[in-house]
Amino acid sequence: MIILSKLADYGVIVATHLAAFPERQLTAAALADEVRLPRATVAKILKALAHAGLVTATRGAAGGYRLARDPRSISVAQVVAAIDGDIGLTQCSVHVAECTRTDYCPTRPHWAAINRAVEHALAAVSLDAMLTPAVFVRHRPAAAIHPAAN
Amino acid sequence: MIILSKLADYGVIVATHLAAFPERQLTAAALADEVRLPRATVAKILKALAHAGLVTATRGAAGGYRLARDPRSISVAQVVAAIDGDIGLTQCSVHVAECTRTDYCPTRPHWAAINRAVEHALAAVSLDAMLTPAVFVRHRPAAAIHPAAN
DNA sequence: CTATAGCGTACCAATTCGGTACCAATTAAG
DNA sequence: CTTAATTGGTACCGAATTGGTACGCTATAG
Repeated sequence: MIILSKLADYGVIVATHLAAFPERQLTAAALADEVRLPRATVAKILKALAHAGLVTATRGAAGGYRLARDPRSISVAQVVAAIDGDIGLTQCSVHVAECTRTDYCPTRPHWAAINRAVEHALAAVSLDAMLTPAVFVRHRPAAAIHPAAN
Repeated sequence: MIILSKLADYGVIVATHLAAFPERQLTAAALADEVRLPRATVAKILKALAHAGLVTATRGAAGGYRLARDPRSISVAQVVAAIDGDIGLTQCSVHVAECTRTDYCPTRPHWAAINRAVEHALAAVSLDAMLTPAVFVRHRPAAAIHPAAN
């Protein structure tokens, strides 16, 4: 199951790539080429990121995009939120009023708690951290049938 | 932004309702009426839950569904996984091979870590915990502009 | 003044998803 | 033994969301 939208996923890739060279100013097309993503899509993503204030855009000839802040101060949660809007696991956690069983549904407050946990997980990782390859997180398959292969 | 699919959300509602009276055996139609959800949809959800071994189904006349285990031993993560499949935030975290930039993408291992954090957040909450209304979680908006209101 | 490049909007296409219907399998009741 | 009730499975449809594109506008450098 995919929880994040493709666009948000791409957004993290783009932002991380930008974070790799914070000084460089790249055009949307050049950036798209470097990350091997469609140009128009990358342009859309960059606009969203600029709108959220995560990247700064310079218009006109010799324009381009650049990270607005230090990569250490931008979290994955911010990038995702910039593209997909508020993070929420269920309908009712975003639009409270639209659930007809609001009054007798005892699960809602718990969803809020889970939401915060997820958001915290995304907020805890900065773009800078996404770049460090040293932290090699062991990939653990859901069901390891043959532990001998390890 | 909604991260969970509606079906998974409904699944938690259905499972939680079942957990409220673990002894009772309910038909899919009766359960659907009680939670005010379409019957066919609830039937589909129950089938998925039964497939995952979370509920036991009794076929034939006077049949119905019932929770297979103690509500304390069933987590929200299990319910979600039963309906939506594996939990994963990005494409590459589910199907590793399909990403063409697998080799030079430094962010993948970090996604795995985030995935685990999210899964942990969902696994930490049992159906039993979803029922307890006492735990009133304070709703904290994403950006608190006026801290004075606190 | 012209070329370049971001800005905004609108639009199109397609994948996915929620929902429904149907038929087979199974079991209890009469 | 027959009938009714109920789950199991599959297939299908409609719709909503989303990924992607195109076009016209604005702004800046040379």
